Amino acid sequence: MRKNAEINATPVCQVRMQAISDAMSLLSGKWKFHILGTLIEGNTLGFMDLLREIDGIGTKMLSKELQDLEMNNLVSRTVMNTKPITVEYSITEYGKTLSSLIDELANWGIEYRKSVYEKGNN
Amino acid sequence: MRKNAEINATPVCQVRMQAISDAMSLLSGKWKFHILGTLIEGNTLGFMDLLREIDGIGTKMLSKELQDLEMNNLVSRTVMNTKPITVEYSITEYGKTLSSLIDELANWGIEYRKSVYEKGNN
DNA sequence: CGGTATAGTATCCAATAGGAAACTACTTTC
DNA sequence: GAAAGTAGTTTCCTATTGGATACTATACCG
Repeated sequence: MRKNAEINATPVCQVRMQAISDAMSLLSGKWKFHILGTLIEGNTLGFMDLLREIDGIGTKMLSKELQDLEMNNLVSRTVMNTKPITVEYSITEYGKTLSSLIDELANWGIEYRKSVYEKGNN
Repeated sequence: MRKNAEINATPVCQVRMQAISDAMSLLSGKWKFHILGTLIEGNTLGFMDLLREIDGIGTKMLSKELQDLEMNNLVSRTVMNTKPITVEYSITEYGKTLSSLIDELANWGIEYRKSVYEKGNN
């Protein structure tokens, strides 16, 4: 009979839990994966491009999320010396390390939807 | 010069975007990955076990998140015919399909933390 | 019969997330 | 000179999230 014995008290689990919290704090929110996925697909895009690509997002959220992602070195922002001024957003090398995770998330979501649909038919 | 041409307008991207939204709606929140991770590790645990394992969670959130996960068929809840009454929570077969995703998220988080630490030393 | 364990609910509150709309500021095009 | 495109910021508002605390209800243990 376990009272305060803990699975998660093992050092390896503590590290994993911490890591999940870390990752979630960078990637949580309604739009981060959409932005990252779009930038991985599109290479470099301007602010207005992203606004058009990501269905439903508004300027405030896009601006805020891009700042977050830039701060965490997942996205880079470059002001171009053009007239009218343009800004190029692109995924960083580090941001690219997320692409398999995003793929897996997307594929899991696709399978999940299929499974729900199949269940619905039974 | 692209005006409303869209990367994400392609059917394959639409499906991916939808899938990411689907997955996020099931998995978002502060505790879901922790609960799932703990149940994958621990196989079957009672409510109080989970409360002890998951550092910082309270009864309200644990209860609510378990209900969500159960509704989405990721966790199963079995009331045992014991005195005092006990409840066994475990990961479902379907829930187990998330384990590689959770692993990848945790590993990414570990690497991210390392990279921040290294940057800090430069 | 009081303490402790099981498994939660209910209530109240604070913080955060997110959306709509208006606005800034600059430039090019018609 | 007005419209439209660049890239945002600001303000106001609502909804969701999450936490603390107290409470219910049952049952065993001593």
